[in-house]
Amino acid sequence: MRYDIEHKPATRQRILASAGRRLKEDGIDRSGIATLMADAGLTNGAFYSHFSSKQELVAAAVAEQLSGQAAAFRAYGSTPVALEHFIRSYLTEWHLGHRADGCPSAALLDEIGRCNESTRATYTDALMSLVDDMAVAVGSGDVAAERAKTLSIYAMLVGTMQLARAVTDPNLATALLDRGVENAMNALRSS
Amino acid sequence: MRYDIEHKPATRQRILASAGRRLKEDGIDRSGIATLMADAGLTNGAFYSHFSSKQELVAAAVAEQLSGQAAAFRAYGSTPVALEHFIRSYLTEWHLGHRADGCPSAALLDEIGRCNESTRATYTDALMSLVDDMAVAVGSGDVAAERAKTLSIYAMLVGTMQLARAVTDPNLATALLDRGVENAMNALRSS
DNA sequence: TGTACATCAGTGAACGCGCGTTCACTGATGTAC
DNA sequence: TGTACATCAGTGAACGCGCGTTCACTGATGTAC
Repeated sequence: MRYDIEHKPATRQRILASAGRRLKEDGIDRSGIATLMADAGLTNGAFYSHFSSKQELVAAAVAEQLSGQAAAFRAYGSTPVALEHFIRSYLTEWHLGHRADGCPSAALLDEIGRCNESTRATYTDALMSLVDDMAVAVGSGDVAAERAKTLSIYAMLVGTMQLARAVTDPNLATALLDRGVENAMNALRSS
Repeated sequence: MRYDIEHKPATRQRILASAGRRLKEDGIDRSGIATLMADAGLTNGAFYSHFSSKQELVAAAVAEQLSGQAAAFRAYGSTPVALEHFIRSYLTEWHLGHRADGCPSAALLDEIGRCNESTRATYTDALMSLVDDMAVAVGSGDVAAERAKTLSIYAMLVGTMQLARAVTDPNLATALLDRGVENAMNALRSS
């Protein structure tokens, strides 16, 4: 069909975007290649001309999701209040109910922890990139310390969202989100 | 073979215990019935005389793991320092490296969040039982408030452990564990 | 006491299905002559 | 200008495999007579 030169990279990007959503919604193991490709309007056979394996797609899609999260964070501006905005918009009922549109770590973190070294390394890099943005925003000067702090806060947010999603009592979930904001704000202001 | 009357419940318990370990190690979707039964020294065919479906086993095994976690917590005694001990023993390198022997929530929480209502309800009940023990130990009088607080701390611990496991840089993981202890202690002492 | 039968936890083969991956093929377009 | 060929993103069938689940069968023991 002789597509123009931007066509293939654009298709790859389209697969990455829809796969990011599907993986977050259904989990890594429950998302089959055929479904992931159908989501992008393609058939299973075309997969291996874009990615060498499912693991490679997973790594790339998760990294893409994290970089989207970083972009969303940067949209709050690079000031200390940006992190407060991030925390408050993270621990919401909306986010709880929209896995596919939400944080890749909240959706997939324990599964990522079971992935191979290479996938986890890609995750780590993308995560550190997000955390760097956050550390700069907090901007007290000691960037290493701010990175450790923001990363730790990110972990709190992820755990809180996962637990709120797992629990069947909506009031419990809401209480968790509220408490989570408090705890995260305290952690942000401490030391 | 005409086993004695305690035989079948004992076998069920053995399956639950080994399945709990396997599920935490490999994840829910990567643990097949044949493997789960082989772990208990049985073959796949015997599975359905103990459980009506894989989901039912998952729910029972996860609840069993949480009740083991509650028992371990109670072993610290029912005083405010018990929770400090729990936090410190949770966020350790040992726990990071021993998924099968560790917290079921750190190992499986995002997958549990994708399970059906019934499995999640079983998880919620077992979790609330653990949290009740913790709230009593903190024992300030306002049990409802203590429950919300300890549940929220539990969420922080889970997120921190998951992130520490996912990341490929061991120093980053250690820093996360250390910071996590600080944040959890602060949350414990606050309000 | 000896024998025939009932019990039932566990076996192992089989079911249809979806998985990740491979590969021969398609067909619209660009290039060479 | 017209024709033959090369390109290559995408198709769709097929591969072996493991999944969750079903089921006819086994065989050691307890019970009935």
